[in-house]
Amino acid sequence: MGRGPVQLRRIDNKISRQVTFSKRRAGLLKKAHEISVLCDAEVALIVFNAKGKLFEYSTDSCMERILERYEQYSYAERQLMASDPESQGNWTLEYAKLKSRIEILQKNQRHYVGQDLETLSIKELQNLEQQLDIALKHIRIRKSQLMYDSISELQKKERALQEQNTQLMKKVEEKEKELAQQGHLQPNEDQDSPNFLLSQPLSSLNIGCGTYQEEGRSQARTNNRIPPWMLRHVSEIN
Amino acid sequence: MGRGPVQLRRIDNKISRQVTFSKRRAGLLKKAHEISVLCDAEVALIVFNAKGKLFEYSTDSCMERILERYEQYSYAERQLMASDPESQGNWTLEYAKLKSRIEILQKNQRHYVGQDLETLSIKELQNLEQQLDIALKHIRIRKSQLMYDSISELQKKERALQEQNTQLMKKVEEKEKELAQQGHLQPNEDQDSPNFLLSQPLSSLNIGCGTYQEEGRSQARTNNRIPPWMLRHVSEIN
DNA sequence: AACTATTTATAAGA
DNA sequence: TTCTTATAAATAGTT
Repeated sequence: MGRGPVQLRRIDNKISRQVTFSKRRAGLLKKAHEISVLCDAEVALIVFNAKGKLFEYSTDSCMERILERYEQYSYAERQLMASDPESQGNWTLEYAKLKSRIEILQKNQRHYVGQDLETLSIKELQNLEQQLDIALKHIRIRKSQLMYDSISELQKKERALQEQNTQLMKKVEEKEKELAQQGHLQPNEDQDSPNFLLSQPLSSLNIGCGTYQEEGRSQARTNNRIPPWMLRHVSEIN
Repeated sequence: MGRGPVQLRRIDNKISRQVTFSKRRAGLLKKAHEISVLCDAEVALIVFNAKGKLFEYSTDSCMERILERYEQYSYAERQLMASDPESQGNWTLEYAKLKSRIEILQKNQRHYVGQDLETLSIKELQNLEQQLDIALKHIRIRKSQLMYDSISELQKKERALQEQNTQLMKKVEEKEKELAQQGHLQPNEDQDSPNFLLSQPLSSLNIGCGTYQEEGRSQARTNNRIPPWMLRHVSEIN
């Protein structure tokens, strides 16, 4: 690209080298960005010039995330090295690596929770949105599970109540039968004599006969209210 | 470079995108290598394609070292730490660094919760708002509404059953009373005579006395199964 | 930094 | 994927 073919060797002339660096750096970054956009790729590019100055590009400007992804990709390798604290001299290096890794993880975690927004660009925030979506998915699933449990319990209660009803019905019929056999001289009305007002305890899900007679007068009522998590939902709906 | 100018947007056609990726990836890596050699630069290039496959280039093939250098560059604290993490005197320095880091972390956390947003641009904030907003609203609200309805119905059923129970209890007590008044010569057992096996119809939510005697023998059972929407949820969980 | 003459890269097609 | 080719882009050397 230019007045002559490229010789793949270090440019001797310092000025030329520097100029070429600037030009090529721009081109490289541009190409990195292009492939990122055109091909839906995630790119992290780090360049230090000869003087040690840093230039970087990363898709959507979230370098840390990409580096973390990279680390995960080469995790097995890394793990072997980390688990092999051979020499003492490596300790500090190892420590530094671990620490940097932890830092990256923490940073990513923070992003997952939705923090660290000050330094984020629009695109970065877009990425964060995606991540938050995933996070929310999990939360949602958890919520669904809780709702499922709650409903299951309600259904259990329903079944218990139904069974109690059945038992009580049986009793009523028995009594009627007995009455019919004993004295048909006094016709008895099926309608209520308002002596008692019983409520059935349900919280313990006690089923069957024999229990309600002892507990029949207890005022313990089943909680018919909307459960607390429901309230949150209801408010969310509005 | 090619038969037409490059439009800087994601290539729609999947095949084209993939082909372009391969070509440009090669070009990008080549250029990264070239600038590295020509200009005495240190380059680290990480590329994930859309499928998540990793491609990388790094000067002298020591990616880790470059990444570490990058991290050092990014965080002054770490640079200090890495310089001499062995001596005892470093502890205080270490402490200071950690503390400043914690500060940063806390700042970031505040962002996660939605605080400290003043450094964000309008567009960034707009994006964030959209994300959090849209992500949750549609599906969650719909789901919550369905769940709410279902639970309300269950609770309605529960109340109905409870009321029925109460009524039946009343009846039982009445009958007992009547029996006690009429003939205390013949002691009657409370235990069931297994003549009847009644199930209480509930689907119509009929409450109160006077109805169950006519419908008592119906086998119509309340649907105790998990509602359909629930199943969807359960499958989602896995 | 701008300007070209050229080399390179690469999009499209096979 | 690879090769070919027409063209767009990049850039070395120059101003």
